[in-house]
Amino acid sequence: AGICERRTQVVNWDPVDMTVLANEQVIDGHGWRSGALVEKREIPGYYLKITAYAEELLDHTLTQLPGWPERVRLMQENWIGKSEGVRFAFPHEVKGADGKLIGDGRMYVFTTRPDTIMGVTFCAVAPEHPLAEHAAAADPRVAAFIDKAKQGGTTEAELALKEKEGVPTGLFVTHPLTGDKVEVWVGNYVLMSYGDGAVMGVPAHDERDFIFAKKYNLPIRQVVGVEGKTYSTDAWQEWYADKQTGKCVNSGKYDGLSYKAAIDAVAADLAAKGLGEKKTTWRLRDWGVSRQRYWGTPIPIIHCPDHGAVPVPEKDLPVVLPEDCIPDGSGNPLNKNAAFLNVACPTCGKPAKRETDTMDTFVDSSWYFMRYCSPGSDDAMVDARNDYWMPMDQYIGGIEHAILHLLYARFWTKVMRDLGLVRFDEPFVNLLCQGMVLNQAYSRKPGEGGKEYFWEEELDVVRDEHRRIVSAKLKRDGSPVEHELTTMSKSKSNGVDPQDLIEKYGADTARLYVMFTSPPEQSLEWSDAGVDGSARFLRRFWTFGHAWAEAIAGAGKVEAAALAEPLKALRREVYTVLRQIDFDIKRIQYNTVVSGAMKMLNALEQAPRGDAKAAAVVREGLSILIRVMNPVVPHVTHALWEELGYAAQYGDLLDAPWPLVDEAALKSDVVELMLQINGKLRGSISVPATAPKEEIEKLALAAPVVQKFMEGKPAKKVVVVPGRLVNIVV
RNA sequence: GCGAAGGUGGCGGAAUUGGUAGACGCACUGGAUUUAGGUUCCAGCGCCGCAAGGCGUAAGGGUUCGAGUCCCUUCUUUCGCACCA
Repeated sequence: AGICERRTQVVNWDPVDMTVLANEQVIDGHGWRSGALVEKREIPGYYLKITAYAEELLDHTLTQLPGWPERVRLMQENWIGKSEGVRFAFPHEVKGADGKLIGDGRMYVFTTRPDTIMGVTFCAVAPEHPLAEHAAAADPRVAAFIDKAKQGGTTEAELALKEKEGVPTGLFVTHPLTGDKVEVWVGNYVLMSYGDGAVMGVPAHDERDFIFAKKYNLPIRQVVGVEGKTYSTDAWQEWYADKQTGKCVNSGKYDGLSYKAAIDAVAADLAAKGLGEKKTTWRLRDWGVSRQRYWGTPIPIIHCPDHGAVPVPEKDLPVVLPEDCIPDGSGNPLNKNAAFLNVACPTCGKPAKRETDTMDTFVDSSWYFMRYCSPGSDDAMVDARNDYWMPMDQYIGGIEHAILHLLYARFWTKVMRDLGLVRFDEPFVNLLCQGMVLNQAYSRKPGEGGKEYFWEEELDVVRDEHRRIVSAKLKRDGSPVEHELTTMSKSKSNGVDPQDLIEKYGADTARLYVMFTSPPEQSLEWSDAGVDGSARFLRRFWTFGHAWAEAIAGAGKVEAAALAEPLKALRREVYTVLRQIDFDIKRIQYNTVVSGAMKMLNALEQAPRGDAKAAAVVREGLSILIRVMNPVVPHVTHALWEELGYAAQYGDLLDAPWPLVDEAALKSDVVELMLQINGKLRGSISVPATAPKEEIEKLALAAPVVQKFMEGKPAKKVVVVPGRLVNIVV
């Protein structure tokens, strides 16, 4: 479909990561991420043209994803990184060693502030820029600077803290509008990978340029003014860079123009000279999907000396990987597997080589969810069932997928749409990013190198009276270790094996604990004591059900009108909690769904034994409790439903309807109202539920507590909130 | 630096969105059962105070009969991005 291309792309390459992953020679397709990865290489491989969808991806991020968390939308927006401005050239006469003009005599830059072009007092290029390299050949100081700039720190933090430094090249370019000579500097803050690796320097209106100019005593020329404000080169101020309020000054024919008008005028003039035009720059780059590992999905291409890259014919698909490959640390083992490698060219039949790059795992994770909708379909990626089920109502995943997986899946969906395979733009209507599970990790730093982690079993941990960790020592030699709360990880020796939990408590306990301990979007701190608590609740639930089994079997329907107040109150509690649970499920707050279930059990446990009416109420309440807990603890509830005879009467629990709130059961004859004097809680009164406001006011004023606190003063104002409280202002 | 979300007991966290702050659970304390440990059950548990009462949702101010919730200022934590021209 023209969406995939075999070519090279300049990427940032992390030589360190390569050594870490000793068993595979990895060219990480995401290596173009700026940051820790510093070495730039031209990487050949297969690229998916996600940049062709940049505009639409951005547009849909802003308009079609209201069911996504704000922060994920923002991360995607920043990742796509749209930037509108003008790309233009500074002409020059600098010739290279070959006698030809470098860059055909044009040094291109990109700017989002073309309205400040008259304030250019210098230019800066990246250390890797051809002009910088040319200057380095003639001037050892420039060469030394470039060497230093290229070394530097490799982590993001070091890069950010690095001071902005530069060195003049002694080369000059011509300002495209004024014709002035402008000196070119090499700056360590200019990125070769963004735009053209060169920037115009407008110190008056760009904070970074301002600092740079002050440091090297370069001229600062104000070209934007705001009425009532005076420009001073002494210190940087926020408004210097403001686009909204300013107008051009000291800018010749552009004087008086606003930001937008100035951009149009400058762009038009540059275009008339053939030196520039408006341009949109993206941070997003094409997606390199080639991997030099053998276990990925094969790329179905055969390389023929005569016919180049030939697709594997459909009848020979899928290409199946050999199963006898053993990685030996010397690169992709497929390259040494003759049986896999040597094939005949599908076009001419002559000997040819199979492609040994495999696909990034993100490729298949970009549409696996659609494939689930078309199980067993042998002759298509997806069939009509996909149209029914997709787009997905609710996607749940970790925040670590906020950018790459979700962006790739959205891109893939749009490609499938353009191929006529699906009929929607976006795959995920609602997105929930669940939190991660945290646990204490214990470590020490044995001199140079990384941390050494220990399991808690290897340590003597001292805790205070509240069980908080005071200190920890290694059992075998008594040396102290540090502790920190962090994500569970194999490498940090702080993971909890689900299998151990299942063996000790059963799967339901583990589910209940995770659901109950924190809301889904928050991270969760692991606690063995908390798990015990969850097991305790399930045991009580189970014991309670069986203690009432016989009574329930003989119980009839609840006759609400015949119930005395304590049993009425019990039903009221059950249905009040059910209403709360319904509310919490809708807003995906499962921790309070569980606490609601605990309240329900607490209430039901108060029911008197040996009472037929109580048995009917318990039978009803327990049927509700079992059903609301079924999604959380499916095994325990399933067994209770069967053993208490609900299944025989109502059918399988999975088919049982969700319990409905009995509005009549929520009604109470009397309500308790809080009494406040001047907004302070002083007591409460019980009033008939039907009492009108005036009646409530009278009862409240007559209450002994109120009399006491009013001290005989008259009530200035009485606020009655029905069903809640009475506030008396004196 | 920019952006986003937070700050509530000893701890995890509730508070149906301006109306009883601390639900539910963990931990802890006392009691009962038990030969003992564990389990289970009962009671207590924000802080100060013998009590009456006072004070309490990061700090300060404001709106309101009433503020954890709304507004302003400050402090602070976590996460994301980070020389993007």
